[in-house]
Amino acid sequence: MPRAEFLRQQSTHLALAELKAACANCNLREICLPAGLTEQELDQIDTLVDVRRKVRRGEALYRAGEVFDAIFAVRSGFFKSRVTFEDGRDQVTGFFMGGEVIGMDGISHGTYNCDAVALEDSVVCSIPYARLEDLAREVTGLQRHFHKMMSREIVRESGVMMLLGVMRAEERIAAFLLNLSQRLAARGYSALEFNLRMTREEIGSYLGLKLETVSRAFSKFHTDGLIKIDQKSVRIIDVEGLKNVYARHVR
Amino acid sequence: MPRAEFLRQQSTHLALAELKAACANCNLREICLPAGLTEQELDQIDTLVDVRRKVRRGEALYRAGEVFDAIFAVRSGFFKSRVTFEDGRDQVTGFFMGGEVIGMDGISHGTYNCDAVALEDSVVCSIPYARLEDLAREVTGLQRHFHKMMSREIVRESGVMMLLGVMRAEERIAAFLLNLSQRLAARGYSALEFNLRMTREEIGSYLGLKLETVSRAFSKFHTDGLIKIDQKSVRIIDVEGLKNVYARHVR
DNA sequence: ATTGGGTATTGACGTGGATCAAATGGGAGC
DNA sequence: GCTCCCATTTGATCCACGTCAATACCCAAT
Repeated sequence: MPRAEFLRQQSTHLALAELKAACANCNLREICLPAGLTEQELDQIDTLVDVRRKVRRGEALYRAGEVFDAIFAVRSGFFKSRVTFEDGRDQVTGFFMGGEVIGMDGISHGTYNCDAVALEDSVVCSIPYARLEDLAREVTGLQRHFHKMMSREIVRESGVMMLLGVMRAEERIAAFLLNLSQRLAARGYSALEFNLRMTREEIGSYLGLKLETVSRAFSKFHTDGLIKIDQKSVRIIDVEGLKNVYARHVR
Repeated sequence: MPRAEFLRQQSTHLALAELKAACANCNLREICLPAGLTEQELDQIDTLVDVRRKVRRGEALYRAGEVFDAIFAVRSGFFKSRVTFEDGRDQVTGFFMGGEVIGMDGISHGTYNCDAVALEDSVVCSIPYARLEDLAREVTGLQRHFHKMMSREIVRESGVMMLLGVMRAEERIAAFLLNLSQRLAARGYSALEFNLRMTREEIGSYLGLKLETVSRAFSKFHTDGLIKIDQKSVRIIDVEGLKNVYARHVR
């Protein structure tokens, strides 16, 4: 049995009792799927979240080709999404942290389009799509916010296309660090000091670069006094300097 | 007055009378927003399309930053979407033809995230988002299909990220040609002979390449007997050969 | 404490595609 | 039909990043 498959079977489903009105009591509700719902609407969606599921580091929450039936909100932990090309080459298409929703790529064909892999031990809230569809018809705020989340994913991906299409290596990496920083800050973590959950290779795959290029850029930023970096630990010293790496681009 | 603004004001709105049950009579209904709706549902959505709007070649249907209030289905013609970076660099994020829906990027922030520019004289169906929201609550098939369209856009963009992140220049261009071919075929046009609506520069921008590289790849494919290309006119000679440009990638 | 395998850093070198440049072609506007 | 401007092609050269390689590092398992 492949290790990932073994791990999957070990995943424990948390007790349903814990989940009553899961969203109403969740500290991520302001940035997660129920964002913007009224108190009353929050009560209406207390059957939205089916179950929480643990996903261990390295395990796939879902894989490309599996039948789609739910989207997932990251409760804690960290994920990457990844698409694999026919010849085996693959590309990381995103990194996801608490409050972010993944799996919406599965709606179009009824099967997931990518793999979602946990980069650390994680917990997700499973949201059956059929139930979401039903509730969205009754709870206007939920419908609106779900549409926003899908749209936000479209916008996010356009941003990545921009990274990949027009930015140079150091610009991509500066943008990547600033984006991580800003998302961590929105969750109450330090914007200036954090640990990378992913390897240089995964960062490179996401940014269309090789791991050596990522490593060299980190070293350069370190030398230039923009950041301090030691393995996975990052400290941003000069936010403006980092922004200038790409904003000041002249050609 | 800027030229684009002038052109926009010249756009004529087609008579409302023509639009009664616009979708039910539209030859694109099988691939457009109402795809999969029952006859009865088709009748229910006859107020969905607000108005058709002509957009002349070079004119913007909408621009990044404008207030979002509608999505658009391409009725005829051809569009590109484009995002512009703060320093003026821009990237083409997609090309859109009849039956495809654009503008969904606007839902997340309430303003459009990109420009949509007509590459030839075009006509779009304007679908007010507020009305779509309301109808989606009543017409299950519409809700489902709208979600699919958003999801399809997410999947499409992951595909482009793959192009940009891992494929080499000639692979990107082969994939681009095959994708165009397949979409034209789905609309009843010839899969093997068509005219490009966009310039080499626009293709390059979409694929993260320079126009010279695009031109050279076309010339190479021509020399290799995979296509015949003369200016905008393309004829695919060897579909399998074109697929092999990327499927046979070994490293 | 030791070992081993995955991860990261750094240097040397190669190359795919960018850049620069020049010539040709074609279509929109007069 | 003429003109001008923009699109395209093609060649020559450059360089950012990939590739290859060697070493160092970290942590998990023993």
